[in-house]
Amino acid sequence: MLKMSTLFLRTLRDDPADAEVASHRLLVRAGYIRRIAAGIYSWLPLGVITLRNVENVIRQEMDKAGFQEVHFPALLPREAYEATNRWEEYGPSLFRLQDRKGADYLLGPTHEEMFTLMVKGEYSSYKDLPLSIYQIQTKYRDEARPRSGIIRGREFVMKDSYSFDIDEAGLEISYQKHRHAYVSCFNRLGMKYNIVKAVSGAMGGSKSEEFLAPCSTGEDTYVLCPKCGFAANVEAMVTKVSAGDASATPALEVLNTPNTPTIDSLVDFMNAQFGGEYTAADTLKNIMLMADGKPLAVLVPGDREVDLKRLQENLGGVHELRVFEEADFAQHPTLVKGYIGPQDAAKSGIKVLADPRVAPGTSWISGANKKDHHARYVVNGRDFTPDAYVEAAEVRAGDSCPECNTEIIIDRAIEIGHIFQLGRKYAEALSLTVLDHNGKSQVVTMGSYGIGVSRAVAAIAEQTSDEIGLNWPAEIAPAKVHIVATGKEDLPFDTALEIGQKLETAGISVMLDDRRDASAGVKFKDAELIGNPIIVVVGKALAEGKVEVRVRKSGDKSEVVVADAVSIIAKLLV
RNA sequence: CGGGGCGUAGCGUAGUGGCUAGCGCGCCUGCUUUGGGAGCAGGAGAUCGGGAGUUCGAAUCUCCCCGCCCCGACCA
Repeated sequence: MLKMSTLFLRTLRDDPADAEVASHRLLVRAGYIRRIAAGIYSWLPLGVITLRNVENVIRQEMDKAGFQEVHFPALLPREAYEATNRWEEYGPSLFRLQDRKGADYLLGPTHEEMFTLMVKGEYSSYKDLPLSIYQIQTKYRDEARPRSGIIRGREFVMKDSYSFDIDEAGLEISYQKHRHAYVSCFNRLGMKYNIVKAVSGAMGGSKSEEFLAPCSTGEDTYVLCPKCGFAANVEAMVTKVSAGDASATPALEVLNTPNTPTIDSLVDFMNAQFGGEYTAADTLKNIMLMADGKPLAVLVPGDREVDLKRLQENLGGVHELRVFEEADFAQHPTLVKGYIGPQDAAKSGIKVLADPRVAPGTSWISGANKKDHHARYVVNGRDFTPDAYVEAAEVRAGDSCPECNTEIIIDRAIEIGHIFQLGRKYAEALSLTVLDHNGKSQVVTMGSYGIGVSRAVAAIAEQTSDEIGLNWPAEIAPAKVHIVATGKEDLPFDTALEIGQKLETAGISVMLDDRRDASAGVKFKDAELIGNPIIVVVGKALAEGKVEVRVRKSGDKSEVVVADAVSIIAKLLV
């Protein structure tokens, strides 16, 4: 039983000045965490209990799925990360250090290498597979910008699992098992979440989904179809556009359009000239980019920006992507800034990619590759042909769902889990092979699966807290019942203790506010701030042999006779 | 890394060249109080983020450094 009279806890009456998001503010105020440095927090007793509760839910679900827990050090030697090139690739986000002999070490940002080597060290036959192992470990990433308290820290707790299979079919099964285990975890944790299609990005591999907890303070943006439930990371959003019919479109016409280097100025000019109803959406934006030092033209409708992050993810394998700078234009004198069109791309030898919205058969106003000139009736497939199509334009609310055509909405969320079909990248780099049934050596195929454990604490706080404090689901609250004893007589305190003991005997965890010197108001405020699901007040009603039972979430209150308290509380918690 | 803001006691803050750095919460002592962050009285607690400078005099002005928060870039 947690007794407030001795609990190592000091709640704060004021919001901390350096916290903005609810989870950060309340976890500090309620005495769960304290900041040590940017993105680095210590956990006080209430915080530790809550974190452990989340860990245990995850651990139980992992074990139930047949995954086995192992544990690695956070402090790791450089070699393994050298083999996969991540010592370099991870860049400044990797915490590196040296031992007394000058040997390089790192604080593990994620453990693919170590798990791969662990399996390599023990197993060498296909008969040993499939295998899934996991750990709950402190990870270190020197984030460029830690933020929102515990949501993005530089030190954080993560549950990471890895699956090992002989072939793709096995990987798919392991992946689905993890997916199911994750669903069970997050359901038990009482979280709202969406499973969202993602692009695998830097991790390599093919299939990948994210578990996103919707929340206004989240840093991830995703699209959601309100009708069919389709959900995707904006990077993974697919644009479905049918081909246009250009058979009746007049021949390409070059126009003198003085001083129209921007889309706005061009639209104004066209409308003034032709009295038409031209909009930015009728123009073709030809954006010049540098992809790892090579020029690249990307076509998007004039009313949309290029989403560089989305484009880069969909290009795959491009490390540095940026827009053309003056120096780049100087290198390519045939490109007339503000008046570029795809019509002459073949001559310049620059690769032209088009967003799917620039569909075959569609007609556009585009640059004429000549200062102060544009062209209209520029038809894709007739007047130019893109080398390839790639998702490049920004995604907007109201765009069409690729599954059912309904207008999608855009929402923010915290990423709480991510599951990947990694494939053979790490197994290959570290030579993790097993013999197949023919005695032939096969590279193992892997999956990697993460849950941000400490982040989940924050995400749950974000989703459940209200104006007056935290408000935990029963499974992870520091205690299921918070008993407040009021008054100055011994009776309420003795009764409160008795009820607490009976609850604990019944397997229900209890926090007891047995402080003699604190006023009732202080105790109520603290109980609400701390956020245990049931609050029992032992005080005034005792005159009639009753105690008050409050449900933190709903605010419902009822008075029950002391003898029935335990059974009634037990029912409320089911 | 770019932009913005901030740094005064455990927490929240006032103080823009001049007396002993002020207030609230919290903490300690005593008395009163005890169902919605109690009252009175007394008390402890601050190298004003650090350093250098300007000045008779610096929390306050100047320069350098450090740290923190927010937006963006980045981010398994």
